[in-house]
Amino acid sequence: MASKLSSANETLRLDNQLCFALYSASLQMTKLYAPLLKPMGLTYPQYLVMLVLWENDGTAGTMVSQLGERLFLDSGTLTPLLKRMESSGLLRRERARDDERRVLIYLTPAGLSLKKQAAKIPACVMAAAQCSFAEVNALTQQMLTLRQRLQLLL
Amino acid sequence: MASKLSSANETLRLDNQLCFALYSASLQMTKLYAPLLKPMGLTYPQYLVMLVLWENDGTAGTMVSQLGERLFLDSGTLTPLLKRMESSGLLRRERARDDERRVLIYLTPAGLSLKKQAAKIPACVMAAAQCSFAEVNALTQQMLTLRQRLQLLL
DNA sequence: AATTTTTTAATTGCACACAATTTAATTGCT
DNA sequence: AGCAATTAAATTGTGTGCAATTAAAAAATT
Repeated sequence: MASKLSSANETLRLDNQLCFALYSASLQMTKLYAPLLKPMGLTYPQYLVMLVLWENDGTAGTMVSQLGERLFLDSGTLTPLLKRMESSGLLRRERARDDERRVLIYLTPAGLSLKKQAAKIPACVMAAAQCSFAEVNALTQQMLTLRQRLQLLL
Repeated sequence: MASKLSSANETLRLDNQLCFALYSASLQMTKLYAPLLKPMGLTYPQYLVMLVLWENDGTAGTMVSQLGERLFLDSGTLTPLLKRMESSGLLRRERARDDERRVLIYLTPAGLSLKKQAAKIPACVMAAAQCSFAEVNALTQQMLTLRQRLQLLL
């Protein structure tokens, strides 16, 4: 008749928590990226910003809010981060002339040229994870789906 | 003959990155927990500490380093976090008498009593994720495995 | 016993995350 | 035109994460 107790113990077991598995895997992933990104002068969140900017290359600048929508980060996170990236020479921040509220982000030649180096990174990570391309893709899709579902409730 | 370019573009696409899927899903999960934990006076990482302490209940205290091994966090993160939890009355920090290097963490009655409230949380999250128990368990195991594999390389 | 090495936390410094607020510019409305 | 509502970033304040260093205590070694 200790069913109440044992079920609480079981549901609250750390290793049964999806949230913790996700949390610790994500932090570990960040630690794996750090030494790969350091030679490029990038932190992990800065690398994510670069991924968006590389995708948008050729565009007439990327708004801070566009970065935010893509990365699910707000200006409180992005503004200081982008300032750091500007001072390290990877990008420029410029007020849009037609709408002074907006700040447009432009890659510098230095920032653009990092793309070639960065292209080697995903393969390193896949090797590290000891996963096949298919496995990585499947996991990625599941995570994106999970994020989307969690998003709906907020 | 643009295979070099397009493969770089493809491998660097944000939505193809397992790391980003993981990162954004984890942050979203934290945002989902925040309002559930707020009534208990807990942040998300503090909740993880509580999970370990609840598991260890009945033990003669939990070392900071034990918390660190379980949660994959170091003293630089845990020491200030535990001090905040102590000042909010959830736990006590006490030097071990037989080895003054160690700091032992003890739940207060207030901290212990939160367990009952917390037991309701995992169900809320599962409902939010719109996943079956089996789906959640499968994902959790995959994440734990991934974390373990990534860990080996450091 | 005295010295070196190891162990355990704490500290320092930097970079996120994010809620909440503020500032400035534009749009909508009358 | 004038004013309220909206939008876009920036700012403020708190709480992580983590590398690197420091400090103190215990264990190992000579």
